[in-house]
Amino acid sequence: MPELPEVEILRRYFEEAALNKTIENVGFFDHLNKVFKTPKTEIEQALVGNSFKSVARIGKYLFAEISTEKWLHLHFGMTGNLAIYMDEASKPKYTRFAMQFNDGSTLAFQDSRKFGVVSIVENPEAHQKEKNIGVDLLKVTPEAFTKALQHRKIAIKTALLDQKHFAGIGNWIADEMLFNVGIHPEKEAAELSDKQLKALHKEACEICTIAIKKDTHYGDFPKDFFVNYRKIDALHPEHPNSKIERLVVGGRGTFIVPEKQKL
DNA sequence: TTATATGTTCGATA
DNA sequence: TTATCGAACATATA
Repeated sequence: MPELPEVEILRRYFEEAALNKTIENVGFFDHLNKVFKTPKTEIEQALVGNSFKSVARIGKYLFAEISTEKWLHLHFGMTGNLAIYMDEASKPKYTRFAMQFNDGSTLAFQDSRKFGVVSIVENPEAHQKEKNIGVDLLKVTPEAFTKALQHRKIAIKTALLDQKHFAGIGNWIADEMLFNVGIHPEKEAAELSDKQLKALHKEACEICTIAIKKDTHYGDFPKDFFVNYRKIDALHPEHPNSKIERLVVGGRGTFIVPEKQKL
């Protein structure tokens, strides 16, 4: 679920669910403690009795400002999600972390695969610097985007998924962009023209903006959106004679329309 | 049983 | 030292 648009929707959900409510208690539900990158006692201490003042996002990373100045950091890995529940019996499946508020509601962080992260950080910028995370995709200039890619001797798709120069592109968005611009995902980034790189930047921003506007409900996306055709042998309406193929690029499942995306 | 999954990190290698 | 590659992480579903 969680690329830039999905995390932006989760950011808004977090705001609605949690802002300015007192945190009465917190719960931890991962026996191996994989998702808690800060000791549980420290997370509990940072939250209980306090409230959230704001919620920020950089790329796929979410940060909620605690009234005491520190921030709760959430990353959603491959399967992370948020959900509110009102009573213990309806606790969402795969809840790993939960915060109960003074109005009786509880916000759950779900994550079946446990690739996600729950931690306490000083502030978003410090975490961004420490983890070498680039600027948010929607804020990077076309020039900086181009500069980050034009000397990379790796597959363009792999370069797009690298979060260190600009953050937010994930697997489906990368496929979506490359399809729209008509570039093969294994094309070496450095071989692309300035024009192509600028086009990729524009596509990335447009895809994210539309996906956010549609609340990331794929079914509501424009009918030419590639994400809804990412299946072997499917046919995109604009290419009725070119069956969609699956490759593995940089270890990630990758879908292309061979007729439009050639090496 | 095998393959796949919307992400990141770390060790090996060049 | 820097860039790149590929395996690993933990779990669910088809």
